[in-house]
Amino acid sequence: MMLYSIDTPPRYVSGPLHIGHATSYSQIDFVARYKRMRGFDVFFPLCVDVNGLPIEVEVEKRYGVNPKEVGRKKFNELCREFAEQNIQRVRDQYNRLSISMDDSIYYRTDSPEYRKITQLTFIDLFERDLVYRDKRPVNWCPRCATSLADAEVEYRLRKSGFNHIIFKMDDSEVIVATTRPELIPACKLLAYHPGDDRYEGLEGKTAVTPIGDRVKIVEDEAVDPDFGSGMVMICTIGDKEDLRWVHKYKLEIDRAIDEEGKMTPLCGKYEGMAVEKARRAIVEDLEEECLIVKKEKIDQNVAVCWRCHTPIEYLVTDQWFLKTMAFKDEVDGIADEMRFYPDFMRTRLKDWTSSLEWDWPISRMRYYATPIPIWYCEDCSSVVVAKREQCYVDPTLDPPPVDKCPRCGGPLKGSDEVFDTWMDSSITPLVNRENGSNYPMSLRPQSHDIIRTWLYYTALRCYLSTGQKPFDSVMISGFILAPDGRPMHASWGNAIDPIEIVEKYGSDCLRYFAANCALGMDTPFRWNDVKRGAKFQRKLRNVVKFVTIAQDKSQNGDRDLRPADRWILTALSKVMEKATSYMDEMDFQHAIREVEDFVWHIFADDYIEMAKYRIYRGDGEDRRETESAVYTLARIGKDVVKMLHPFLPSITEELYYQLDPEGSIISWPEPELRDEKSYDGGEKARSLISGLRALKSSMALPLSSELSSVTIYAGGELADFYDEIKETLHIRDLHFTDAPPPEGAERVGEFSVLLNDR
RNA sequence: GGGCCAGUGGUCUAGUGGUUAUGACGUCGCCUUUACGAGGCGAAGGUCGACGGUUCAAAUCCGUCCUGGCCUACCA
Repeated sequence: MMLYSIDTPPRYVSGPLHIGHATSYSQIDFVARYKRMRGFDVFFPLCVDVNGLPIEVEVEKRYGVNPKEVGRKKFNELCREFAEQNIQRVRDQYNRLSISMDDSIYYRTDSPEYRKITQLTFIDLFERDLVYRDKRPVNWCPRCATSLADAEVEYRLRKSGFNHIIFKMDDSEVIVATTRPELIPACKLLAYHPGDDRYEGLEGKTAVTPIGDRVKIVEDEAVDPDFGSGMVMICTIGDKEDLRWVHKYKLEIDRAIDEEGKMTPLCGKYEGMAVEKARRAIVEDLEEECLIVKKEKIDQNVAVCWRCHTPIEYLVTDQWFLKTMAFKDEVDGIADEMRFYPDFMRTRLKDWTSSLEWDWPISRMRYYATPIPIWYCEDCSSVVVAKREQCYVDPTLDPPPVDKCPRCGGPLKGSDEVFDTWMDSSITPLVNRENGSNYPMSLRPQSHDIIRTWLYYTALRCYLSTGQKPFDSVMISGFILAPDGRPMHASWGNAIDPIEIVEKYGSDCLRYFAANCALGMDTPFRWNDVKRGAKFQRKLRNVVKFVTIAQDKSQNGDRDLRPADRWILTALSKVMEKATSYMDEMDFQHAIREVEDFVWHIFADDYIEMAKYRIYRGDGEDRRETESAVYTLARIGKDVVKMLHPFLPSITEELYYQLDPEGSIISWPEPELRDEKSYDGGEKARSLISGLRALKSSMALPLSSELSSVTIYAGGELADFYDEIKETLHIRDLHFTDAPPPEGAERVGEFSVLLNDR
């Protein structure tokens, strides 16, 4: 059997599922169920992610513990316990949403089996020289006391104080505007734009910072003469632009701020102060000395930690890096090899890849994550990597592969660093391969916010491991916003719990909403769609009830299809073809709409009405015609229920059983017949009949009332549907004629009709 | 600043060159049809964001702009 593999997003279990998760997992489930019906063996693992900062931060908050105080081991136990509670809850929620993940394929990212694979891939990269350890500037969160990758940095708009400060020169002074006066102790240079005539001739001269350091003045194109005073102080290191200057002017890096966000001894009397406090203190001092000529507030996008929103610093530290810059073209090529649903999401990945400027720092100074399988020599700092057969290994607990440093014989100490959790998350296709998946996997479903992380890192890591793309297709779901169009927040009171919907309307109605959300788009939650789902289910239930009533009238099954039957069966074939191709394109919205419209407005409104006379008439009439109607009703009932099954699994299973207790819903239906002639006739008959029903309605006649005589000016065109027209509209005498319609004939669709008894 | 997506009746929505622009919700009117009154039938309601262009023909293609969302970058 062909395998269709889905790289289930391992749910991060820091809390319960919200409606956005419920929606996107429903959409994944549509694919899984559809592919099973198409005969694929579907690989759809149940999995959860637990590694990393969010759970650590939650545990710190909830238990009021500090990992440094309680120790690594105890802290990790607390994290594991906390995760455990949430895993159970999330599994229950999956069940209540009818998500058909296979719990015989289960993984969690903190298991030794999973982490072992992370470590093995690292050892491989280490041996191939694709990772390296270096002292260089990285994003640093002072609160979490760890390095961060660019992908873990967010920006927040903030009002910042902008201080115009006097720097004295031998016989004059210059004004420097800065938002970060606390970095003055690390000031290395002043710079102005070459064309700025206010500062002409200052190049090469020296100014004195307010704390007494002498710094050189240079000209630099990158300075914006219109911003601030046009004179910039270059510190080591305030932001990314500083980094470029550090590189350009080969500046020696001073550290004004340490790993915990406190000022270093370099800062003299400010040593030990937190950054913000030091900033206020130095501004006060400078004001006292009358060195501040102007203070203003400006809007500033401040880089913050994605998890705790603390402003990040750029610190020079020893970190492990993965050589990502060398593989930008390869990842770009992989983006082109994968199909994207919707296609424009490919651009997001390519834009991100091409915008990268640094290698990926993969080491973190945290706890609840995969340990880096490395020991360092305490004497010469040599690196000893774990042997493959040792993994999973925790160097803070387990012995190194060799007793002492192979180079100098010094003692070895296990690294207490862990990996960026994306090192774990980015190998899900490799882990799935271990669990029976094919590779490349068929589908990666995920949301658009983690294209720069999960998708990018997976493409990169899997390429480095296999030389191939990780997926054939990528399906990107959007976010679900509150009904008011804003993101849902408990504190705004606009959050909707998916379980609330399930309890009120059932999981199928929530899934009906999910089916109507376009991929890649953010959709406000719509109660209307849920209610519409409930109405549609009611309709479906009643349609099936009618079909089963008809089935009860069946005797020998001996049949002779009328043109009306051939018309609706042909219409069904067309619907099937469309629905199938929509499903293949992951276009759930159109697929369900196609089937829904057919069920409601063609099958129920028209065919069932046309077939009723054959179902309800007495035994003396043509049995074979009645059997044909029963057959057709049952065939269409079963097939539409099947086509709706990926979306509405609960009700369709129940209804299918009523229609076909011996059969099974598990196969996707195939077209039975195509008869274009009957189809065209049927379409004409149905528009005529519904037009005449509307006409009766507009004359305030009950639909069951009898019309004594009706003439239709259509010649033989509708002859095949004579009985349907006569019986459905309760016409005693029906005539077709080629004659031109007289004055007073009603126009019904493309035909003229004369109601003779009016 | 760059990129992507979107802008259609009161609200939401379908619709990538061709008759009177789709449907849902809401509103109003009518109807006990042996599946369904939590239904059926019908009505009102739209300068398809703005302007310009291409075309016999534009909601649809092109250009410019406006508005909103997301991504990305970022001025010390």
